[in-house]
Amino acid sequence: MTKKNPQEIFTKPILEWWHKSGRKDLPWQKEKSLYKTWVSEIMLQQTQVKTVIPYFLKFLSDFPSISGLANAKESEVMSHWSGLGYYSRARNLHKAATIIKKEYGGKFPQNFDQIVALPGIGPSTAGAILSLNKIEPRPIMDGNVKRVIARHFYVEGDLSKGDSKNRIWKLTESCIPDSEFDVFTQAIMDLGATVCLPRKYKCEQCPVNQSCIAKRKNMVESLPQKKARKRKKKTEYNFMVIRSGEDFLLERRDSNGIWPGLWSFPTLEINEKVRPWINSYIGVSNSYELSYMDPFIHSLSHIDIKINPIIVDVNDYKTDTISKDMIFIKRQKIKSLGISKAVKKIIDEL
DNA sequence: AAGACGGGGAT
DNA sequence: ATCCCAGTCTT
Repeated sequence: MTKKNPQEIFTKPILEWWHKSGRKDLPWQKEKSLYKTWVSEIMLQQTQVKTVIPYFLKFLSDFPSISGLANAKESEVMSHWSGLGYYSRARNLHKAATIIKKEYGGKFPQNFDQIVALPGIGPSTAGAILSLNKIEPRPIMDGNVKRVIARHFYVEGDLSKGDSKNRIWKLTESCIPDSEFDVFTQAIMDLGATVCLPRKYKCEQCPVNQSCIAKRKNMVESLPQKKARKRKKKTEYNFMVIRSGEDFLLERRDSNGIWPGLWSFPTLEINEKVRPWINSYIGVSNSYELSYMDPFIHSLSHIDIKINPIIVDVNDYKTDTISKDMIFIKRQKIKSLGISKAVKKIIDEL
């Protein structure tokens, strides 16, 4: 049996399908630019389109250009990421903008090696930026593409490593057309996002269902191979909500670990005694009143955090302990900081 | 190669 | 509950 050219059996039907049924009105597709593609690709890492859209619109409205982003303060960029998650993306985005300003005169580089060297940009995102802007045919290797290729060409194994990883990249490269490679890059993602879905796949709508090996073998459901899930860890924190009227005390978190560099309530390990901590923190001579919010579970992909918010109402807080990484701030101004969903939830409920 | 890194949508 | 999302970086 001779192998048919993937361009004929796979690429062509998908291109035709896209012109009829592909997505063409996403915010970052209008007046496309390297900058818009870059920002959107970063936001879309592990994040759904629907979630990204409002963040993208606000971000582009406030940082309309690379130089504008480079000139902004990091804290201002972080506040635009509040609630979106994976906050190193924001820090890297800002850092990369300053690099582009300094090294490339504010113009986004068009060379793959230069792009992939920027912080926060890996091989998939670099390829997407070049391909979608019709600069160079490069594969994007996101969850959609992995699923479509793995099913159609029947690629088994964990696609993130070893032989399977190599195969999926080579196969995808062999499918990219010479001319409409920008359309193809968008099209194969759209196919994965709207037809070749993880579970409720719609093979009857698929332009390449005749040649799909997984479908012929009745193995669509089992591809791509899902990685074994680790058992989620659990942990528990006390969030110390130090309040004086409408003012809240916030601390900047460490640059490592969860919510790196974001503003948050002082956080105690569960084994740390609360009252001694308060006494040493606000001064043993100051009076305060304790109250408690209902604990809640903040669930992340790799850990479940039980959070106990402990409200400490103080009359007057001595602001001489305020430092660069600690602020006493009005409720209404908190949204101008980079904060996590957990902090936002607590503030909103008080 | 494995783990860390957020939060939410869909089922 | 569980899977998975336009992945990258660190260890």
